[in-house]
Amino acid sequence: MIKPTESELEILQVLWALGQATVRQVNDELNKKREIGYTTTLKLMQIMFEKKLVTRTDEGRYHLYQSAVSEDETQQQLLDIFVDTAFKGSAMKLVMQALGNHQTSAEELDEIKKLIAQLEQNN
Amino acid sequence: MIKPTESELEILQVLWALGQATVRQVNDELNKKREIGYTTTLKLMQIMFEKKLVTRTDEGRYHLYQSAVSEDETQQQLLDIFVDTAFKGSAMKLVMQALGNHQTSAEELDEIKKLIAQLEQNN
DNA sequence: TTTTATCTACGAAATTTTTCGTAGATAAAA
DNA sequence: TTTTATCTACGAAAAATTTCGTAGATAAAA
Repeated sequence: MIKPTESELEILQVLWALGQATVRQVNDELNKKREIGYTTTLKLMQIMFEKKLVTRTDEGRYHLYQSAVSEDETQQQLLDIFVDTAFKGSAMKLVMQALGNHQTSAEELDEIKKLIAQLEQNN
Repeated sequence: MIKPTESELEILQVLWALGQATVRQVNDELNKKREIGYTTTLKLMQIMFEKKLVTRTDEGRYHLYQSAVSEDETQQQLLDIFVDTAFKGSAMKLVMQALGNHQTSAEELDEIKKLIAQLEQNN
Protein backbone atom coordinates (compact mmCIF):
# COMPACT_ATOMS: atom_id res chain seq x y z
CA MET A 1 0.00 0.00 0.00
CA ILE A 2 1.23 3.49 -0.82
CA LYS A 3 2.02 5.91 1.95
CA PRO A 4 0.15 9.14 1.32
CA THR A 5 2.08 12.38 1.55
CA GLU A 6 1.10 15.06 4.06
CA SER A 7 -1.06 16.92 1.58
CA GLU A 8 -2.65 13.75 0.36
CA LEU A 9 -3.49 12.82 3.90
CA GLU A 10 -5.26 16.12 4.43
CA ILE A 11 -7.41 15.37 1.44
CA LEU A 12 -8.11 11.86 2.61
CA GLN A 13 -9.26 13.28 5.94
CA VAL A 14 -11.82 15.40 4.15
CA LEU A 15 -13.00 12.51 2.03
CA TRP A 16 -13.29 10.24 5.06
CA ALA A 17 -15.36 12.89 6.78
CA LEU A 18 -17.62 13.68 3.86
CA GLY A 19 -17.84 10.26 2.30
CA GLN A 20 -17.62 11.69 -1.14
CA ALA A 21 -16.91 15.16 -2.44
CA THR A 22 -16.05 17.29 -5.43
CA VAL A 23 -12.72 19.01 -5.79
CA ARG A 24 -14.48 22.23 -4.93
CA GLN A 25 -15.82 20.85 -1.67
CA VAL A 26 -12.48 19.44 -0.66
CA ASN A 27 -10.77 22.68 -1.54
CA ASP A 28 -13.26 24.65 0.52
CA GLU A 29 -12.60 22.41 3.49
CA LEU A 30 -8.86 22.74 3.16
CA ASN A 31 -9.15 26.50 2.97
CA LYS A 32 -10.69 26.56 6.40
CA LYS A 33 -7.26 25.70 7.70
CA ARG A 34 -4.92 27.38 5.25
CA GLU A 35 -4.99 29.08 1.90
CA ILE A 36 -4.60 26.74 -0.99
CA GLY A 37 -5.45 27.28 -4.66
CA TYR A 38 -8.19 25.36 -6.38
CA THR A 39 -5.97 23.92 -9.08
CA THR A 40 -3.51 22.82 -6.45
CA THR A 41 -6.15 20.68 -4.82
CA LEU A 42 -7.35 19.52 -8.23
CA LYS A 43 -3.87 18.44 -9.24
CA LEU A 44 -3.30 16.62 -6.00
CA MET A 45 -6.54 14.73 -6.36
CA GLN A 46 -5.67 13.81 -9.93
CA ILE A 47 -2.36 12.43 -8.72
CA MET A 48 -4.15 10.53 -5.99
CA PHE A 49 -6.46 9.10 -8.60
CA GLU A 50 -3.49 7.84 -10.59
CA LYS A 51 -2.01 6.35 -7.44
CA LYS A 52 -5.38 4.75 -6.72
CA LEU A 53 -5.65 6.46 -3.37
CA VAL A 54 -9.06 7.67 -4.45
CA THR A 55 -11.72 6.65 -6.91
CA ARG A 56 -14.06 8.98 -8.73
CA THR A 57 -17.27 8.89 -10.66
CA ASP A 58 -17.92 11.10 -13.64
CA GLU A 59 -20.97 13.17 -12.86
CA GLY A 60 -21.23 14.89 -16.18
CA ARG A 61 -19.42 18.14 -15.74
CA TYR A 62 -17.58 17.31 -12.57
CA HIS A 63 -16.09 14.41 -10.69
CA LEU A 64 -17.20 12.99 -7.42
CA TYR A 65 -14.31 11.62 -5.42
CA GLN A 66 -14.16 8.95 -2.76
CA SER A 67 -11.30 7.59 -0.71
CA ALA A 68 -10.08 4.24 -1.97
CA VAL A 69 -8.30 3.41 1.27
CA SER A 70 -9.92 2.86 4.61
CA GLU A 71 -9.35 5.30 7.41
CA ASP A 72 -8.48 2.60 9.93
CA GLU A 73 -6.03 0.78 7.72
CA THR A 74 -4.32 3.96 6.67
CA GLN A 75 -4.01 5.14 10.24
CA GLN A 76 -2.62 1.78 11.25
CA GLN A 77 -0.09 1.90 8.46
CA LEU A 78 0.99 5.42 9.32
CA LEU A 79 1.13 4.54 12.97
CA ASP A 80 3.43 1.61 12.30
CA ILE A 81 5.78 3.79 10.34
CA PHE A 82 5.62 6.52 12.92
CA VAL A 83 6.34 4.20 15.83
CA ASP A 84 9.38 2.99 13.96
CA THR A 85 10.80 6.30 12.92
CA ALA A 86 9.97 8.43 15.93
CA PHE A 87 9.84 5.89 18.74
CA LYS A 88 12.35 3.32 17.59
CA GLY A 89 9.60 0.76 17.38
CA SER A 90 8.36 1.14 20.92
CA ALA A 91 4.59 1.39 20.70
CA MET A 92 4.62 1.28 24.46
CA LYS A 93 6.54 4.50 24.79
CA LEU A 94 4.28 6.19 22.32
CA VAL A 95 1.21 5.17 24.29
CA MET A 96 2.69 6.45 27.52
CA GLN A 97 3.59 9.78 25.97
CA ALA A 98 0.21 10.13 24.35
CA LEU A 99 -1.61 9.37 27.58
CA GLY A 100 0.66 11.54 29.65
CA ASN A 101 0.52 14.73 27.73
CA HIS A 102 -2.97 14.91 26.36
CA GLN A 103 -5.83 15.48 28.68
CA THR A 104 -7.84 12.32 28.57
CA SER A 105 -11.29 12.18 30.05
CA ALA A 106 -12.38 9.68 32.67
CA GLU A 107 -14.59 7.94 30.12
CA GLU A 108 -11.74 7.55 27.73
CA LEU A 109 -9.52 6.15 30.41
CA ASP A 110 -12.26 3.66 31.19
CA GLU A 111 -12.34 2.60 27.59
CA ILE A 112 -8.63 2.03 27.59
CA LYS A 113 -8.89 0.00 30.75
CA LYS A 114 -11.52 -2.16 29.12
CA LEU A 115 -9.26 -2.71 26.14
CA ILE A 116 -6.39 -3.65 28.40
CA ALA A 117 -8.57 -6.11 30.27
CA GLN A 118 -9.48 -7.68 26.95
CA LEU A 119 -5.87 -7.92 25.89
CA GLU A 120 -4.95 -9.55 29.18
CA GLN A 121 -7.65 -12.16 28.72
CA ASN A 122 -6.44 -13.05 25.29
CA ASN A 123 -3.11 -14.01 26.78
CA MET B 1 11.14 24.42 17.76
CA ILE B 2 11.97 23.09 14.32
CA LYS B 3 10.44 19.88 13.11
CA PRO B 4 13.21 17.56 11.93
CA THR B 5 12.80 15.88 8.56
CA GLU B 6 12.74 12.10 8.26
CA SER B 7 16.46 11.87 7.57
CA GLU B 8 17.29 14.27 10.33
CA LEU B 9 15.25 12.20 12.71
CA GLU B 10 17.21 9.10 11.81
CA ILE B 11 20.39 10.92 12.70
CA LEU B 12 18.93 12.21 15.94
CA GLN B 13 18.03 8.64 16.86
CA VAL B 14 21.65 7.63 16.50
CA LEU B 15 22.86 10.59 18.52
CA TRP B 16 20.35 9.91 21.25
CA ALA B 17 21.53 6.32 21.40
CA LEU B 18 25.24 7.06 21.34
CA GLY B 19 25.25 10.29 23.27
CA GLN B 20 27.84 11.77 20.99
CA ALA B 21 29.33 10.64 17.75
CA THR B 22 31.39 11.55 14.74
CA VAL B 23 29.92 11.74 11.27
CA ARG B 24 31.65 8.47 10.52
CA GLN B 25 30.00 6.72 13.43
CA VAL B 26 26.58 8.04 12.56
CA ASN B 27 27.03 7.06 8.95
CA ASP B 28 28.08 3.57 9.94
CA GLU B 29 24.96 3.23 12.05
CA LEU B 30 22.71 4.45 9.26
CA ASN B 31 24.29 2.02 6.85
CA LYS B 32 23.15 -0.86 8.99
CA LYS B 33 19.68 -0.08 7.76
CA ARG B 34 20.21 1.25 4.26
CA GLU B 35 23.00 2.40 2.02
CA ILE B 36 23.83 6.05 2.35
CA GLY B 37 26.98 7.90 1.31
CA TYR B 38 29.33 9.46 3.81
CA THR B 39 29.06 12.96 2.41
CA THR B 40 25.31 12.70 2.46
CA THR B 41 25.36 12.13 6.18
CA LEU B 42 27.98 14.82 6.60
CA LYS B 43 25.91 17.35 4.71
CA LEU B 44 22.80 16.53 6.67
CA MET B 45 24.62 16.96 9.94
CA GLN B 46 26.03 20.26 8.79
CA ILE B 47 22.53 21.43 7.96
CA MET B 48 21.33 20.22 11.34
CA PHE B 49 24.14 22.20 12.94
CA GLU B 50 22.97 25.34 11.16
CA LYS B 51 19.41 24.66 12.28
CA LYS B 52 20.70 24.12 15.79
CA LEU B 53 19.31 20.63 15.96
CA VAL B 54 22.75 19.47 17.00
CA THR B 55 25.83 20.95 18.59
CA ARG B 56 29.38 19.89 17.95
CA THR B 57 32.81 20.24 19.42
CA ASP B 58 35.92 20.62 17.36
CA GLU B 59 38.20 17.75 18.20
CA GLY B 60 41.09 18.80 16.09
CA ARG B 61 40.65 16.96 12.87
CA TYR B 62 37.06 15.93 13.30
CA HIS B 63 33.85 17.03 14.92
CA LEU B 64 32.02 15.36 17.73
CA TYR B 65 28.29 15.83 17.43
CA GLN B 66 25.57 15.83 20.04
CA SER B 67 21.85 16.24 19.79
CA ALA B 68 20.70 19.69 20.83
CA VAL B 69 17.11 18.62 21.32
CA SER B 70 15.88 16.17 23.88
CA GLU B 71 14.50 12.84 22.81
CA ASP B 72 11.37 13.19 24.93
CA GLU B 73 10.52 16.69 23.81
CA THR B 74 11.09 15.87 20.18
CA GLN B 75 8.97 12.77 20.39
CA GLN B 76 6.26 14.74 22.12
CA GLN B 77 6.34 17.39 19.43
CA LEU B 78 6.24 14.84 16.64
CA LEU B 79 3.48 12.98 18.39
CA ASP B 80 1.37 16.12 18.67
CA ILE B 81 1.75 16.79 14.97
CA PHE B 82 1.09 13.18 14.11
CA VAL B 83 -2.05 12.97 16.22
CA ASP B 84 -3.32 16.05 14.45
CA THR B 85 -2.53 15.04 10.91
CA ALA B 86 -3.21 11.33 11.03
CA PHE B 87 -5.76 11.03 13.81
CA LYS B 88 -7.58 14.33 13.55
CA GLY B 89 -6.42 15.25 17.02
CA SER B 90 -7.73 12.17 18.76
CA ALA B 91 -4.90 10.90 20.94
CA MET B 92 -7.41 8.45 22.31
CA LYS B 93 -7.90 6.74 18.98
CA LEU B 94 -4.18 6.58 18.43
CA VAL B 95 -3.67 4.89 21.78
CA MET B 96 -6.37 2.35 21.09
CA GLN B 97 -4.88 1.51 17.70
CA ALA B 98 -1.40 1.27 19.09
CA LEU B 99 -2.46 -1.02 21.91
CA GLY B 100 -4.65 -3.11 19.69
CA ASN B 101 -2.26 -3.91 16.95
CA HIS B 102 1.08 -4.28 18.60
CA GLN B 103 1.73 -7.17 20.88
CA THR B 104 2.18 -5.67 24.27
CA SER B 105 3.59 -7.70 27.12
CA ALA B 106 1.86 -8.19 30.45
CA GLU B 107 4.47 -6.01 32.15
CA GLU B 108 3.89 -3.22 29.73
CA LEU B 109 0.17 -3.41 30.22
CA ASP B 110 0.78 -3.18 33.94
CA GLU B 111 2.81 -0.05 33.46
CA ILE B 112 0.04 1.50 31.46
CA LYS B 113 -2.46 0.60 34.12
CA LYS B 114 -0.30 2.28 36.70
CA LEU B 115 -0.13 5.39 34.60
CA ILE B 116 -3.88 5.42 34.17
CA ALA B 117 -4.34 5.06 37.93
CA GLN B 118 -2.09 8.05 38.40
CA LEU B 119 -3.97 10.10 35.88
CA GLU B 120 -7.24 9.24 37.56
CA GLN B 121 -5.93 10.38 40.91
CA ASN B 122 -4.83 13.70 39.53
CA ASN B 123 -8.40 14.44 38.60
C1' DT C 1 -27.09 34.28 -28.32
C1' DT C 2 -23.30 36.21 -25.92
C1' DT C 3 -20.94 36.53 -21.74
C1' DT C 4 -19.47 34.71 -17.47
C1' DA C 5 -18.43 31.12 -14.26
C1' DT C 6 -16.70 26.67 -13.32
C1' DC C 7 -14.73 22.37 -14.39
C1' DT C 8 -10.86 19.22 -16.08
C1' DA C 9 -6.33 18.29 -18.04
C1' DC C 10 -1.75 19.22 -18.20
C1' DG C 11 2.75 21.12 -18.05
C1' DA C 12 5.88 23.25 -15.59
C1' DA C 13 7.66 26.34 -11.91
C1' DA C 14 8.74 26.57 -7.04
C1' DT C 15 9.94 24.49 -2.85
C1' DT C 16 11.71 21.09 0.10
C1' DT C 17 14.50 17.26 0.96
C1' DT C 18 18.07 14.09 -0.17
C1' DT C 19 22.15 12.81 -2.41
C1' DC C 20 26.72 13.14 -3.96
C1' DG C 21 31.07 14.92 -6.29
C1' DT C 22 35.03 17.72 -5.83
C1' DA C 23 38.48 20.49 -3.58
C1' DG C 24 41.49 21.50 0.09
C1' DA C 25 43.47 20.43 4.57
C1' DT C 26 45.66 17.34 7.75
C1' DA C 27 46.97 13.12 9.90
C1' DA C 28 48.65 8.43 9.34
C1' DA C 29 51.17 5.03 6.84
C1' DA C 30 54.74 3.65 3.81
C1' DT D 1 59.49 12.63 2.63
C1' DT D 2 55.95 10.94 -0.32
C1' DT D 3 51.74 8.58 -0.65
C1' DT D 4 47.37 7.32 1.08
C1' DA D 5 43.36 7.79 3.92
C1' DT D 6 40.07 10.62 6.15
C1' DC D 7 37.96 14.79 7.40
C1' DT D 8 35.33 19.28 6.42
C1' DA D 9 33.21 22.66 3.41
C1' DC D 10 30.52 23.65 -0.25
C1' DG D 11 27.95 23.77 -4.40
C1' DA D 12 24.91 21.77 -7.00
C1' DA D 13 22.40 17.79 -9.04
C1' DA D 14 18.56 14.68 -8.25
C1' DA D 15 14.31 13.44 -6.36
C1' DA D 16 10.07 14.23 -4.13
C1' DT D 17 6.38 17.24 -3.12
C1' DT D 18 3.56 21.26 -3.62
C1' DT D 19 1.86 25.02 -6.15
C1' DC D 20 -0.16 27.34 -9.85
C1' DG D 21 -1.04 29.22 -14.67
C1' DT D 22 -3.16 28.40 -18.99
C1' DA D 23 -6.09 26.23 -22.36
C1' DG D 24 -10.21 24.13 -23.72
C1' DA D 25 -14.82 22.45 -22.73
C1' DT D 26 -19.41 23.06 -20.95
C1' DA D 27 -23.04 24.80 -18.15
C1' DA D 28 -25.34 28.83 -16.23
C1' DA D 29 -26.55 33.58 -16.35
C1' DA D 30 -27.47 37.75 -18.72
